[in-house]
Amino acid sequence: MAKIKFDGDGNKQETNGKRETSPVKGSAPPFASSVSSPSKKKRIYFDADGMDDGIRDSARDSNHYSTHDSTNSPHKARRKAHKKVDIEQRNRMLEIRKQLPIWTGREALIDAVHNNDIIVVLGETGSGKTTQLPQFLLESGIGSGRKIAVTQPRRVAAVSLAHRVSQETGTQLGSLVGYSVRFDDMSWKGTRLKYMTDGMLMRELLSDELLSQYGVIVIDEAHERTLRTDLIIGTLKSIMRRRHSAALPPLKVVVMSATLDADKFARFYNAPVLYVKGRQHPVRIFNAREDIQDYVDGALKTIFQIHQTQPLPGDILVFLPGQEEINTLGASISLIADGAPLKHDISILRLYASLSPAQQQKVFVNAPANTRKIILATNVAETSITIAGVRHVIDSGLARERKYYSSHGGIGVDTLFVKPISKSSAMQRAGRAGRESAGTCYRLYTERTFLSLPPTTPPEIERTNLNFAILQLKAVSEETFRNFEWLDEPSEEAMQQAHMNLFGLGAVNERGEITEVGKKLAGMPLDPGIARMLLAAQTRECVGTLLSLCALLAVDSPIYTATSASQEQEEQQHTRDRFASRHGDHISLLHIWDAYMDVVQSGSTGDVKEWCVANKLSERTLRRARDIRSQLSHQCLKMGMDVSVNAHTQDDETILQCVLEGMFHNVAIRQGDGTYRQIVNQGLVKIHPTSCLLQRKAPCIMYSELTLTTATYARTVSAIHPAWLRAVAFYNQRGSM
DNA sequence: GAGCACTGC
Repeated sequence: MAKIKFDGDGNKQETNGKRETSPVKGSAPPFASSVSSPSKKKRIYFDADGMDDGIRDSARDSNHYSTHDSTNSPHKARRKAHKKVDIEQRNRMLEIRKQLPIWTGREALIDAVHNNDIIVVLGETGSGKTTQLPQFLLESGIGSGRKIAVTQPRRVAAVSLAHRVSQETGTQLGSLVGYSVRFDDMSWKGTRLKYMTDGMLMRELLSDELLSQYGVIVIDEAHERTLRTDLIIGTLKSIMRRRHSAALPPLKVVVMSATLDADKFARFYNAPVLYVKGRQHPVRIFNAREDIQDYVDGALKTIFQIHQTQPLPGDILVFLPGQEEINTLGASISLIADGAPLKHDISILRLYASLSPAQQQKVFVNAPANTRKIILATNVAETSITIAGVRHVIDSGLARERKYYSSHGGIGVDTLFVKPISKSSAMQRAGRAGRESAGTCYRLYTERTFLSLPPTTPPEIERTNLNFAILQLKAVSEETFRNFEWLDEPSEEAMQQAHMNLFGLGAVNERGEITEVGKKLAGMPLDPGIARMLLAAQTRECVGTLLSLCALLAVDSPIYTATSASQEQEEQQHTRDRFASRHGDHISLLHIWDAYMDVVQSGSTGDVKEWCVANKLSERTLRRARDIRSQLSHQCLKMGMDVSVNAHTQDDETILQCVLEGMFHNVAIRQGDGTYRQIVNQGLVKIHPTSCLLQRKAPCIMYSELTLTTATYARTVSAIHPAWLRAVAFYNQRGSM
C-alpha cells in the first residue's frame, strides 16, 4: 500500500491559523493577564474544557426525549429554594473554578458589563466562559434583580450546563439556577440564572416582546450563527432601545463567540471586545503534500500509518461527510485488519446522528487493553459529541451542506451536497485531538487548499427559506419586524419569495401584514406550512388525525434509510410495502402511526422496542413524534380547538385535502411521457424511489419536500384530485382576510 | 430506482 506523504512542518500552518483567530488584534486588551498576544508560538493551542465532560455525560443518556418526570419537578426544588446542598462540595468546586483562565479577568469582565450595555466576549473553549461569566454577573448583582438568560444552540448543552452550575453554586437545580428547553422546563419565577436554547428565548419573545423579566441576555456560541441566534441578535438591538423608552430597567447583552466572528458582532453592536484565553493542549497539524481525491482511501492509509507508528493509548477520530462513506471505510479497515498482522488490535466504531442511542453509546466505552479505537464520524463529533481518549484526528475536509435555493419566479428547492468545510470548522476538528493531551491532526488536503477555504460556514439564514424567520418576527410585532437589523441581509428575492409563500398560506395579507391565521401559525412549533394543515383540520373536523400527521412530518422518516447492504435495503422496502397506502406516503405514515400506537397502548416498553426492531422502524423518531404530538395537542387546546375529533373513521381524502392546504405550492401534474411538472414554475420533478407512489402513475401529486441531489426529487408524496386545488385556493384566500 | 450532515420550537 502506497504511503501518504504529509507535510511535517506544522508550524507554518499553525501561525496561519492563529492569525485567523485573532480578530481583536489591535484593540486594547481590557485585562492583561488573560490576554494572549497574537502569538508567534509554534503551535495552535486548543483546550481541554472541563465543562465538556459534563456535556458528554448528559449526551449519553439524553438522546431520547423523556416526558416530564415528577422526581425532577421544579416544585420540589422550589421548596428547598436556594438551600445550600453541600458546602464542602461547593468549596471544593470553587477551588477548581478559580483555576479556570477566566477567573483572572473576573473584575475586568464585571466592570465591562457595568460600563457598557453590550460587550462581545471572545473566549476560546476551555476558558470557562459559559459556566463562570454568568455566575460573576449573578454575584455582582448586575441586571436589577431580574433574570440572566444564557442561550445555547443545543438542548443537551443547556441542560448539562445548568446541572453543572447549580452544583457549583451549591443550590438545587431549578431554584437559583435552572434551564428551559423544549419538553423540559426546570425553572420557576424565582430562577435567576436560566440556561436555555435560543429557540426557547425566541418563543418567549412572542409573549413578552421586550423580554421584561430579564436583566441580562448572554448569547453563547454566537459564532455558530444558527437561525435563532441570528434572529435574537437582530431583535435585541431594538429591544434595548425600546426598553429605554418604556421606562424599564436597561437590558444588558453579552455576546460570546469562540473565534472568527467576534469582530463582526462588535461592529454590529458597536461594542468592545474582551478576549479570554482558553486552556489548551498543543495539536500538531500535518497537511497532505498533495490533495487527495479519493479521501476514503486516503483516510484508510493514514489510519494504518498512525496505527503502526504511534504508541497506545491514543484513539483515532476520522471526519467524513456521511453514512455511506463511513460504512465503506469501515468495511475496508476490517478487510485489511483481517489480512495483515497488526501491532495492536483495533476496534472500529461508527458515529452519526441517526444511530440509535445504544449504538452511539459504544464510542464512549473504553477499548480493551492493547486496542486502539478508530471512530468514523460525521459532523456530530465536531460540536455535539465529545469523545475522550482521542489523540489523532484525520480530517477529510468535507461535509454535507444543506442549502436552499430560491428560484426566480417560483418556489425554491433544498439541496444537499458534499462541500469543502470552512477554516474554523477545520480548526474545530483539529481541536478534537487535543482535549486531554497533546495530539495530532492529519488533513487529507494541502495547506494551500486550507488557505483557500472560506473563513466560516455560511450562516443558516443564508441556507434556508425565510418563511419561518419572517413569520416569527412579524408575530412578535410588526414593529419588531420593521426594526429588525440583519447581521447578514438576505437577498431581495428570498424575502419576496417568503412573503409570497406566507401570503399563499393566508399568514400575511396583500400588504404583507400578519393576519389572525398568521399569528396562529406562528404560535405552533411547526413550519408554517405544516401548521396550516392543522388549521385546515379544524374546519374539516379531523384535528386528532392531523395532529399525528403533522408530528410525523416534523420529524425524519421513521423508516430507517441508507446503509449499503442489499439485505437491509430489501428489509426497508418490506417495511414500506407493509404500511403502504394507495393514496401515498402521508396516509402510509398514518398507518405506521396507528400500528405503533396500538403497541404503545397495549404493550410494555419492551414490546414497543421489539416491535420497532421487527418492523425496521426508528423507535427514537416515533417517540419524538409522540412528544411533539402531545405538545401540539396542548397548543391546540389553548387555541380553543377540539382535539378529540378524530378522522380515523373518516376517509383518507379529507385528510389529504387538509395536507394540501399547507402544501398547495408543492403540486405536480403527470405529463404524457410519464414525467411530472410542477404547476408553480413548470419545473420537472421525479418521485423519490422511497415513495410508495413510485410505480403508480398518479395523474396529480403533492409532496412535502423537494430535494435536489442527482435529480429534483419529490419526497413524501400523495396522489390528489386536481379539483381539490380550487377548493384550497378558496380556503386560503378566506383565511387571509 | 436513490442514497440524508447537523440543530431547534
